[in-house]
Amino acid sequence: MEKRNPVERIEYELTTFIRRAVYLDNSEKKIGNLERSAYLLLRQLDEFGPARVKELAESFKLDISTVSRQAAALEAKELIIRFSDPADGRVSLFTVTKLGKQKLKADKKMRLKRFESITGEWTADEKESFGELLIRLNEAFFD
Amino acid sequence: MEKRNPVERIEYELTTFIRRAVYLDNSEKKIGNLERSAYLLLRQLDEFGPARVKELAESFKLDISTVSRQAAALEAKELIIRFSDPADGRVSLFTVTKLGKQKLKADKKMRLKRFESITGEWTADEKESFGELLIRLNEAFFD
DNA sequence: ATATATAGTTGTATTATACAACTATATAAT
DNA sequence: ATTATATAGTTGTATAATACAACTATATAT
Repeated sequence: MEKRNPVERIEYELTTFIRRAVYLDNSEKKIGNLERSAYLLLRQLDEFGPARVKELAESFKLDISTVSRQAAALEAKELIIRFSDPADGRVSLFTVTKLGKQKLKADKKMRLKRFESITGEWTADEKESFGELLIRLNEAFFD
Repeated sequence: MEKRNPVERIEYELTTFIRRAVYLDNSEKKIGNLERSAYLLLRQLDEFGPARVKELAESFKLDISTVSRQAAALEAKELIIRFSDPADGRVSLFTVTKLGKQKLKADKKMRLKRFESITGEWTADEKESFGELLIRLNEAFFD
């Protein structure tokens, strides 16, 4: 796949990556045991603390109804718990349970292992730089 | 988002990227006018030449029935045409039409423009290196 | 006190997908 | 050669993730 210029290469490789990553997520070969949506939701709550459905929906760019169902599913599995906002009776807040933290940790470990192995041959500089550029990419890609 | 090490950062940023890229693809804000699946299919045929349904399915890691429908849809829009393999009557081969090439070109142009703007501030070295690392990532990520 | 706005849930429709059943053709086995 | 098996593709069906719409409960503004 001879790409004429770096940007073309980046576009090509990123779209390919997305196509395949989505496949992997839906397949048996997916990393870890949590659904991608569950992983992201747990991670978000774990890193940023308790949040309401609306907040989560905004940060994932999903409809509030979709996140409401995702959260209900995680709640049923006792990976998160719901509590109400004393200041606003409409709001449902969620936080990660002990069990949720365990599952998240285990899952993250598997994912990191995968990434460690993928980048095993990379130099420290390459890893560093790739991570930094990804951050910039994410910032620039999404207003 | 202080990530303790580069690999963790890479994992975090890539999962975030996928989540958002999938959203963008499904939204009005998507780049270009073609569905992501249509873009990938046209691009594949354009770059690698005529292919049968099975080949395409394998390369996208999708079920043959899924690709059969995608191809039928593009055929109906006259972006690709079907022809038969003289050596095997079961096979449907597809190739991109003039119209398909036009659409693909236009779409690619828009996508590249987007990527040009995103990476506008990057140095040539950064673009180069990022592209290279993405290639390696893709190779390593998917057996 | 009443009207309007917001947070969340649940119902419904759409879409992308995989798997299963089937048809047509090709290849292998006897 | 005939028959059995394998393969390519299509079409039917089920499932899952999603958005949007209708609704309920609560909050805020008039």
